[in-house]
Amino acid sequence: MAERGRPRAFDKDAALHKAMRVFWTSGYEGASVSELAQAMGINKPSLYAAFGCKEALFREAIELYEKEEGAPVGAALEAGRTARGAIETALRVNARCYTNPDNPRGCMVVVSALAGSPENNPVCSFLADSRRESEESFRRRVARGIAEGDVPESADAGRVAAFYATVMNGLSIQARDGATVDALERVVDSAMAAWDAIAR
Amino acid sequence: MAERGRPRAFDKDAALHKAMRVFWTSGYEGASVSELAQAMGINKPSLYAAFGCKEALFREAIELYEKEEGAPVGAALEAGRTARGAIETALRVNARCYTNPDNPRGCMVVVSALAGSPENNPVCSFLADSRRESEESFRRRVARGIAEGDVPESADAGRVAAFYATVMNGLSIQARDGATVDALERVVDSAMAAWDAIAR
DNA sequence: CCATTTATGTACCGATTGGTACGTAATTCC
DNA sequence: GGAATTACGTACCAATCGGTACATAAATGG
Repeated sequence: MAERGRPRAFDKDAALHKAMRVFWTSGYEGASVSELAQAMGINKPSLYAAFGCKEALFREAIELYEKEEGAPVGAALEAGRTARGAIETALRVNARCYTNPDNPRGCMVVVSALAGSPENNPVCSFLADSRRESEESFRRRVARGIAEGDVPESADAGRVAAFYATVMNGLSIQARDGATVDALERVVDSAMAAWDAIAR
Repeated sequence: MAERGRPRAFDKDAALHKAMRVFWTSGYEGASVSELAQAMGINKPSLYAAFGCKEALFREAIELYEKEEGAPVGAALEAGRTARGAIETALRVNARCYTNPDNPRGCMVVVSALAGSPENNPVCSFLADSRRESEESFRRRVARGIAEGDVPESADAGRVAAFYATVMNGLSIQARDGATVDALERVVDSAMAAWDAIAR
């Protein structure tokens, strides 16, 4: 079962973590392959052998991000006993992630490739897909709330989801602009204070 | 009063408009000087002679953006008879700008350099300053509303501003992700429905 | 021990990056 | 009609971009 050739001399997962942070900090285009390799502690040929190309490395980094930072949000969304509580927790988890002093600021899916040169368009739309999927998961949670009776039947799940997704995305910009956790928490307070006016 | 040497053969303002659109579409790093020059209909030496360097051109482009797309928002903010109405109009003007089919999507100040390579950090923080200034103008408008009596004295102007700035920034992401004008308008509806719960 | 397989570091690839040197064309001042 | 001044297009710069050829090292299978 053991691998055949010479064993890899670096920890691929650890290297991917390093790459994730570089992309998260500098963005897809702002992170050069040389810079990435250096941060990962390997040479470029090792990077290419292990990950294929810059874009593939980025996609793996985003997958890792979604597993480590996104999954807890998804879990909170499922675990919440009401749609309102679930979405509130999701926002608060994100607010803390976006301002965690151990992390680059903001959501990696938002900050790392909002715009880019035409040839990198696939990267931008890949991230856009991911963001739309987040909004869709909000919508599903609200719809479930309607089905379970904790959200009025008359509520428009798509509209509620679009509003909270907008706030969530906005939190990334605020975080990049230096907003503190407390400031983001207050924004979440405000957003949640609107619930009854929106989900009715 | 006439100029001394050979007259410039191109319309500097028209060229700047073209550059603005390229930066708005592709971002600061995603727009190459060659691409910019081509879109502007001039050669690179003319670009450098007229604008100095890439970063200076970008700053002029942002100034132009703020004059043409930002100023109407500022005007709406001043003109509104109440803080609530003023902020609502500001958001709606932005929602239309961000989804205008004649424009690239989203706010240029948000989308064109959220992250970037370390050496372009000045560009990112220049834009962050601009965004913070927008939030500050929201805050001043709410404070004026308190002074004029259309907002309760107990309201926290900074908190109200932070919330609506977050929504406004979030609108840019939604627009980039393909949201329609109507969708953004509904988000603004939701945000404004929260007013009484927030500014109290 | 030897063939096979995979990873490693060095040294390189063509293309593109932001930016310029330079000779020439077009204008104003005197 | 010069001299001075400014803009023009061509052709170029070093540096970096994403990516790779290649010789060598380290492992497994027989």
